[in-house]
Amino acid sequence: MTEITNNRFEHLLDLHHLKKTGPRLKVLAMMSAKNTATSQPDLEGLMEDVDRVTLYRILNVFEEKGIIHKIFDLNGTANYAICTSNCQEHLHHDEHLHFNCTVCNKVYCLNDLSLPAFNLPPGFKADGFTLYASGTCPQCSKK
Amino acid sequence: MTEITNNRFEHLLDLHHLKKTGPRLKVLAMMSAKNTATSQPDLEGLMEDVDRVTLYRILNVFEEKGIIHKIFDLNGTANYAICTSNCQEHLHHDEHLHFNCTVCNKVYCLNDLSLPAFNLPPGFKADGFTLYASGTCPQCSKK
DNA sequence: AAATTAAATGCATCATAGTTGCATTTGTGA
DNA sequence: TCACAAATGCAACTATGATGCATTTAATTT
Ligand SMILES: [Mn+2]
Ligand SMILES: [Mn+2]
Ligand SMILES: [Zn+2]
Ligand SMILES: [Zn+2]
Repeated sequence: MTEITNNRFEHLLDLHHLKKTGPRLKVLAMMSAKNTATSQPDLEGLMEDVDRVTLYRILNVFEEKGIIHKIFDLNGTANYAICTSNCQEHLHHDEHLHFNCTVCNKVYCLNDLSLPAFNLPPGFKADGFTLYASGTCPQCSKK
Repeated sequence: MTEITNNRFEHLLDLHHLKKTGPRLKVLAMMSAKNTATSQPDLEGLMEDVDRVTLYRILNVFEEKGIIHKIFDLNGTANYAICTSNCQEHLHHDEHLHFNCTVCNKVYCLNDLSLPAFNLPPGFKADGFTLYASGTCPQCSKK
């Protein structure tokens, strides 16, 4: 983790009027170090020194502010990923494909893959979409 | 619940080599009486006389056999719906839209709405898809 | 119809995810 | 450096889900 990256996170916390604390910066560092979403159990393991409750509160406030978004995998486990952009308080735009590998269980945010258009039956008014795919990821396909 | 409907469920259990028991028939009756998916907590409330563990085991075996499928709502709560067709042991085809109302929290299986085509990045091999939408359902829109 | 047996249920117990209240600590702005 | 709101830690609690084992029951066989 570079100095510049760390500054970016401090700036991000400033933007949302959140105090720049050790646990919060660590959560952001852990999540940004990977190219997949991080599960709550994994995160809890990585944050040994931090209280479980504190972690839950950090994840909740980050999600509310639009810093991270939450994805449930095939087992219903909560996974978190840093939002790329355009997300604000109580208004997420994570309308991209979420790929859940059935071998390694990783969740990929495929941000570049925007959703194809489709129409809803009468009466339904949608304000958010997510497309899920399950299968084998590149790493697991190779073996 | 008609005699014919009940016979249909008994036949369904026969098909999958499952014993026709009270709790199992009751689960099927409860789920088929609604036009939306049923959450595990709701189901637990409806099945007062049946042990919690028995309910979990019924839901698991029904899902394995392809009788029902599991949908996690926006809160990560498990919801279950009877499969329409084409589902078999360990191979579900619930590749339709799941609409989660943010007001009443109901989950609708919009079976008729099949997914538009799209392509995955190289290396990803998908074998299952689900499209989620959240917003306001017809009932909740009216008010 | 009675006996047999594998399958299903119930009960006790445990594990993990997530929440709430409250005391203590700490970051930040004055 | 002081004051205070914000954040953390700790204890306790709820809910979801799983596992082991004894008991019951549906379905088959005699
Ligand atoms: Mn995502
Ligand atoms: Mn469905
Ligand atoms: Zn994988
Ligand atoms: Zn609704």
